[in-house]
Amino acid sequence: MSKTVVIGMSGGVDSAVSAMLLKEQGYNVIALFMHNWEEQDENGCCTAEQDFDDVKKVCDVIGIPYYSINFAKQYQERVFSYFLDEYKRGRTPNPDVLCNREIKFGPFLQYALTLGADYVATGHYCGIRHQDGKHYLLKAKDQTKDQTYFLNQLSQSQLEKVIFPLANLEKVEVRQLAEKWGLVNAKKKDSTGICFIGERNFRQFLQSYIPNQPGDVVDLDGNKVGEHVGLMYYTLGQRRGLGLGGTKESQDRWFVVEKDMATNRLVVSHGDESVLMSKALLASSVNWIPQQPAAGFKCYAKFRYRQSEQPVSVTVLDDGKVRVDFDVKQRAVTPGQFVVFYDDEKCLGGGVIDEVYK
RNA sequence: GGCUCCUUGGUCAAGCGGUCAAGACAUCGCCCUUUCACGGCGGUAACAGGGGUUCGAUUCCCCUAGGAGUCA
Repeated sequence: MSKTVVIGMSGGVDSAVSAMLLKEQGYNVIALFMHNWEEQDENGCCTAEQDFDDVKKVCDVIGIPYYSINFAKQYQERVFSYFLDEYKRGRTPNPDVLCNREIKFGPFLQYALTLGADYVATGHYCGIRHQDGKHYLLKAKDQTKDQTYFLNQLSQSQLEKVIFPLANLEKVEVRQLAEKWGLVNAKKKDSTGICFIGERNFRQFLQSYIPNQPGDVVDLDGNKVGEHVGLMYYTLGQRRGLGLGGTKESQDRWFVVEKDMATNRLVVSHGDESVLMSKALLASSVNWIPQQPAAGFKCYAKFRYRQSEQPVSVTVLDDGKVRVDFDVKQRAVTPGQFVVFYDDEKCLGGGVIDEVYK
């Protein structure tokens, strides 16, 4: 009696190949497509429909049934509202981390179980090891595509029934397999932008949800050097979109150094990036995988997806929050983003950055 | 008011009779990327205006505007 796996299919190559791999491994595979965002994209197209179309084609080739489910309401309540709230507070959230915890491994997982799933799979590039009743989240073989960062908030119960078919495959191999199997999305471009929402002109997008509040842009000495369209459009370390050019003093790039919500001022630095460096941070909403290692320990950490791991010292505080001290000062560590911990191949979990210490 | 010096792309800033008029920052596009960013690679874009001198003027001279210094 083969086990049943419900796989989250997005319409992209990764989940398509994952489904085929599961099928080859003898599982009874069921595809489930999620539709979590009602709006059309900037070109007036409903990309979700096109994606579901690809899912249908792929599933027909593989020979598995497919279904579609709409979690737009849950997405709105549990991810998007948080996203907007964080921006209103002047922070820089990572909605996709929440999307995994609150949607893909939330309602989606629950729904899959009602379909009779023994396991749930996704096309994430990461590994998992179920051992002695514990569930370890592991980095993908393809280090350049590793997506454990986005899964740092998953609990043990969420990871319990998960399978990640792409754990030991390189992206190029995945595309080759898709090609070989004749899957229509073999050459489909990787999707980017916020998950389920897609690539957007970020300012325009945010502006339609949060009214902009223009204010002054000031340099490190407090001199006004320009005007900004609204603090929420900027994140620490950002340089594009400032519109500031060279001066007699310097022809270097300008960077956002601070968002002063109280005075609605954007503080920028001209060339000097030392002011962006920090030595430690305080994080909350900390999740440990599979459990908290110790009250204090050394490991590696990332402060933003797509950054290299950095050696750090972690101290778990009484209230469950965590203080992280960096061996080497880090640039533009930003409140709202997640710190994610790593120990060799294991992802130890992570938390939301609340404060940063210079 | 007299004398002197400035005026180059959005912002800085090279040039010093013959250049497709540098470069940086900004901006735009592409790449990277399931967040926002960073980053990489390209593109668009200028000689304040008008007269001369010269085979040839951004470069020399003279006016007209705008700025700096200086002398009563």
